[in-house]
Amino acid sequence: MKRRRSVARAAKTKPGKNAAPPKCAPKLALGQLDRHLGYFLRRLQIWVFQDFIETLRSMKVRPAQYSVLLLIEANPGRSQAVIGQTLGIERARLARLLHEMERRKWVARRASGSDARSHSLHLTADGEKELAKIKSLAERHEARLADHVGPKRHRQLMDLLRDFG
Amino acid sequence: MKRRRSVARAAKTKPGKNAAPPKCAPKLALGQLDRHLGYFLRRLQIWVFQDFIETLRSMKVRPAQYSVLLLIEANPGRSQAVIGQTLGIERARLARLLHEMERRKWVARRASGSDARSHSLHLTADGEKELAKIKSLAERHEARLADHVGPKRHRQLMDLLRDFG
DNA sequence: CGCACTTTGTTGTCAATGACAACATTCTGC
DNA sequence: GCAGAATGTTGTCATTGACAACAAAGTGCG
Repeated sequence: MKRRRSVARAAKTKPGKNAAPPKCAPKLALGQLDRHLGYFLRRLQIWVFQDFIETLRSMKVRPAQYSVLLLIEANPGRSQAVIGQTLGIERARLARLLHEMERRKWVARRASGSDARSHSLHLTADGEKELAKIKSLAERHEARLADHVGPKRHRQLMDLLRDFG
Repeated sequence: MKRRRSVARAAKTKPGKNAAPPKCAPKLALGQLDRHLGYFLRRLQIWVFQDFIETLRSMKVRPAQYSVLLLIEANPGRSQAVIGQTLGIERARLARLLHEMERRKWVARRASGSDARSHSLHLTADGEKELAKIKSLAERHEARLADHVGPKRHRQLMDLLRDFG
């Protein structure tokens, strides 16, 4: 199916308001897909991330940043290497994440006394203040997640996955 | 911490063999992180995808492609729109995925009788043959996953997530 | 019928992310 | 002291998600 390419790109698509109601989900067979844990894991994980990002949009915080902030809060003074290993974030990526958080004055990198190569990571006073707001929003997200999957299932999943990790 | 930039980039980093054994995991406190289902969900999901990709590396099949192949197999003749909606894959991305699978002669797009806009998706004979191999590898992956999380937990997670979806 | 609007598939583009390489600096083990 | 490892930094590339704009075709309504 070849279609012509046009050069002019000017006409805006303005949404009208006499649209038909959206069609229901067509309910296809999943086939072998429903024997794969990874498939369901990923579906739920996508929902979780999207809700998290939406909930924390006002703070402009993404899941990776949030996890780094929490880990610095719980383990002040540690190095980038240790934080990255714990979260599974690669060195290069963490360096850039911290660069951004330092620019926002949420995180301070101090020289480590014991190792001149590494940085000792701390939250600034600003960072702690912002993190309090962020955690409050994150709790709201978690509540919505519990509501989405059902409180009982939420508890069960949490127990299963936490024990495993 | 400013560091000089150099221009010459020639010296290779050759790994030696008198390295110290890798340090053990430093076991940091997770703080609030361990109250978030999304965190554990994501950790496991990353493991799953990496193992899947590694297991199917020889076939050069990634999770998204695999899910599309399975869905076409289970629902031959459906349109791209329906497949994409079911899997949560955006139209544009699915078009490019299918372009690749068509190039590999695994998938055929036929004209739909009822709607000249849409394509009717089918596996080719080649596609079915390859998919058989792919499914066999995918089962091996799933077995490894069950071993990783524990067979009992694997069953429980599967039940919880499948019922929910 | 004509018209407005939607739907489907396509391509272009951008941002976020993961992965990896190369580097300066510093540490460690011998 | 030295080779090699570790740490943090920057550069680059591939994949992915998201969105916009488009042509072609369907839908509903006057």
